[in-house]
Amino acid sequence: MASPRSLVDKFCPLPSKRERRKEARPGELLAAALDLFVEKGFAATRSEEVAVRAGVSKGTLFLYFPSKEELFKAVVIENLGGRFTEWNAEFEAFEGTTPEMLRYCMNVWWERVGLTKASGLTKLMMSEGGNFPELAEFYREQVVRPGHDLLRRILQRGIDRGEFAPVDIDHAIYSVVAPMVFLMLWKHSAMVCVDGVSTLDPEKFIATQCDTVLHGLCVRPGSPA
Amino acid sequence: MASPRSLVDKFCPLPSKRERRKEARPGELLAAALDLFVEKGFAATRSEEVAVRAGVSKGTLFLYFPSKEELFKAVVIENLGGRFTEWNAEFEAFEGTTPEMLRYCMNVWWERVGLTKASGLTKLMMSEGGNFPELAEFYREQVVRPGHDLLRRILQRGIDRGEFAPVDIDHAIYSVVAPMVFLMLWKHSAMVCVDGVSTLDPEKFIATQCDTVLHGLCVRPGSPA
Amino acid sequence: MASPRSLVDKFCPLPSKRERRKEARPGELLAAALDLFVEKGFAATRSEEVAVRAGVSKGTLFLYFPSKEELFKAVVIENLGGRFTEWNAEFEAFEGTTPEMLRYCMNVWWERVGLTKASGLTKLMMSEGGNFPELAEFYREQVVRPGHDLLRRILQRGIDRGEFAPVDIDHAIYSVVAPMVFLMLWKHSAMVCVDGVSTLDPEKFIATQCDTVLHGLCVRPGSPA
Amino acid sequence: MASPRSLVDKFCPLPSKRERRKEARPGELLAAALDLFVEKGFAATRSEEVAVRAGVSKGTLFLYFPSKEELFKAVVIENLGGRFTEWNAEFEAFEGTTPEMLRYCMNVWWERVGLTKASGLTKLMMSEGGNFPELAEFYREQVVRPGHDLLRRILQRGIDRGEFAPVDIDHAIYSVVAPMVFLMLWKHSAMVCVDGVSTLDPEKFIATQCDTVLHGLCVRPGSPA
DNA sequence: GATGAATGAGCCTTCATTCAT
DNA sequence: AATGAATGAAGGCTCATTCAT
Repeated sequence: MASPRSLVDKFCPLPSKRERRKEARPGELLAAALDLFVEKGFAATRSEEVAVRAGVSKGTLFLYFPSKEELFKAVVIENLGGRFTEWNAEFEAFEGTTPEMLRYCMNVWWERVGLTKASGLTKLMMSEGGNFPELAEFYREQVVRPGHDLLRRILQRGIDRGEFAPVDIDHAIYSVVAPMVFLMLWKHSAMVCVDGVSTLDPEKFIATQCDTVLHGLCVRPGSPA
Repeated sequence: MASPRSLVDKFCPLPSKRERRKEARPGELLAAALDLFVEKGFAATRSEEVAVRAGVSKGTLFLYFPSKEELFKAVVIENLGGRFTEWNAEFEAFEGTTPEMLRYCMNVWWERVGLTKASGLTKLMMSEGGNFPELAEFYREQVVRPGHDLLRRILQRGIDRGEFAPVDIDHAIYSVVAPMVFLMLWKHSAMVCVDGVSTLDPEKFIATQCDTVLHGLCVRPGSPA
Repeated sequence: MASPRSLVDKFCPLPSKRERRKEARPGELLAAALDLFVEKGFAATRSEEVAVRAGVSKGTLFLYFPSKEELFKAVVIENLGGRFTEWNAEFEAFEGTTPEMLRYCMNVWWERVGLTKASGLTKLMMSEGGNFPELAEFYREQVVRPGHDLLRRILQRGIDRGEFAPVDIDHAIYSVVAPMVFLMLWKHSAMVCVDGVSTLDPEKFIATQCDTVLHGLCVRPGSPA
Repeated sequence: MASPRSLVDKFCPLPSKRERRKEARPGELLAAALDLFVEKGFAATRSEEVAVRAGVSKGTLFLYFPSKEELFKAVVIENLGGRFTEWNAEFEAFEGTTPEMLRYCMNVWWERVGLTKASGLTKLMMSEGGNFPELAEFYREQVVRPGHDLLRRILQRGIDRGEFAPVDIDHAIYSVVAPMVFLMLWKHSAMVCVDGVSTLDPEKFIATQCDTVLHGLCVRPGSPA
């Protein structure tokens, strides 16, 4: 009688080792690229390094991504740009007050981006964007604009529901974005620390900044969130 | 007999036009280097560009600075590291209350560094420090440590005079530094702006952060500065 | 007892669709290779392109031809080298006068080679032969020598039969070959045409050159062919 | 008293060895490039080879020519394109009959181009033009068009002076160009020779073709030139 | 047999640095 | 002191060929 194993093999054939590699490859390359781009920057990362860290040869990288720039774009999409549909959906489904929503938004961003390597991409673009205009444009389109749009809708919701004062939304967006960007920069800059000691507590910082922002936005100061 | 002129020449020799240029050379090179390093980053700035912008030839640059790294160090000293003696002296001479002193310190930093190109050096080190460990170490030694030392002395003075609560000084330093670093990064990152619109008002931002910090430091909250 | 069908299968096995494809494979590859070699040259044609145009994968190409060079040799044999037995046979069977024979020979060459893509191989060898000595040697052996041999026999026949003057045959060969080579080069060189206009009429050109050659060869000038 | 030598040195300072190299460099590089392009083709010639043959390093080549394509263009200008002003001037000054002029033109072309390495450039463009459209366009503009223009003027002169029948000039141009192009191709194609023996006599070939052309052009056949 | 993922040698180009003048 | 011609190591990318499936 056939063993359970062989039944599985017959009806649910596992991909061969090679096939498994092939399907995993783009992900491995993107992961290696994220690591290295965040660690060394775009220009200073050599294509071959990315390949080697992903466990393949130079040529293989170019089998999956036609150039270093396209590789970078894919990394941006994978880690930031491609996740806005999900985030936007969460926003549409949110049912609490808008101050709660904003606080949730900032916390979630910190957890899902700020704390991860993806935050290094923002720092990278701020550093090297000027030297790679096409990448900068791509990043603005895929990350900055969707992010601002999401915040704009949140702020507009607060105003529409009478929770926020009718402030200048474009201005208010930066009040929200600024501390988050700051944290991402801070996190990726060993520079600011002497002896490796950083005494900034991100969660507390976020909470404080959130209070400040809501304090400024809410119609009845003193009762945010 | 010597003419009056020759006497002057002997004892108070005015540099000839050529000599004056010669002495100005390093300054012009440092200025050009600061411009370009801030604009494009350390790695992306080509030595020849610096020379050309300074109006000299590639060879001349290496006559004054033995390598691009040494040039960068000189730029750091010229614009940041070398000015701490002056700033420390101002601190020693300051006679007001310590909260006033701290506020003065932050405002002065913004005027003399934040607003100038020198602020780009901080952003640069945060971006590229990881790729150039020797430069990073140099910057920490010449800029970060003296800066922290100065702040430490200010905070200690406040505590010693009973103006500040006896907080953890190392921690408090970052509360002061963080907004300044943030502003420098912000200023040099076109990236964060969509459509070129940035709505952050640095002076107001500084003032607010200063209030917050003092609020946290002062023994009698509500009466800072 | 074997069914009628199986008898047929045994003695006149029709290739299955798969088998037919298998046997056609080299032909499709050779056709694709001819196209591309002629269009872009040997070095500039990528193996994968050939495979793709033939509708197979890169690996399959190397299954049939161990290298790009061998593929090229096969193309040469298929289109030029391998046809000399047939052409030689026609020569042996020809019964007219030798001037008629020569004129026929040139016309036939133009129809069967000059007008077809195969003519591009000659141009290709003239262009790239120097960079691929082994291919050049192969081409000389398989195409140039048999061609010259055929012409030599024709010229010799004319002399033997008293139709041609006893000229230096090796020299005369080139008089015949030159215009044909010229036409093949011309045809594959868009370069010589300004505004895409080429005003050379190949058939007329051949006829003229043939007249000229025969004029020089025939014992009684004025009565060629 | 100063020796004659020192006088020369004083008033006609010879360039230093380095300066002499510098001025000679572009020419040496162009010569090396012409050699190699003609010998191996454009694509198959490696930049470094050109540099080495010119006695310099890889980097130096790019000091004088920003890319391989620009180097090639410079070679074309130097050897073909840039000489049309001179050739056009000769044409303007020519005082004989137009048939004489045409014959002179073909002979001179053979001496100054056909016999030299420059003729290899024509063969090269015919071979690789399709793979390098920008170079092809450049060559057409700089060489083909001026060449045709010159011939057009000659033919027009003959027609205007009643020496040539009023033929279709564009068509006639090719009758003149064809044998010259053919010779250039022939010369650079070892391929057509078995055992290295080519029995084509270029001068005689040119003369014959010239006769043929003039025979077709002249109003009174039989009295060309 | 057929596939196509993987390899790595090779090529064009850049740029910090050197050094003869 | 000043110049700028020269160098050569390094990096992005291509493509013929191999081989596990």
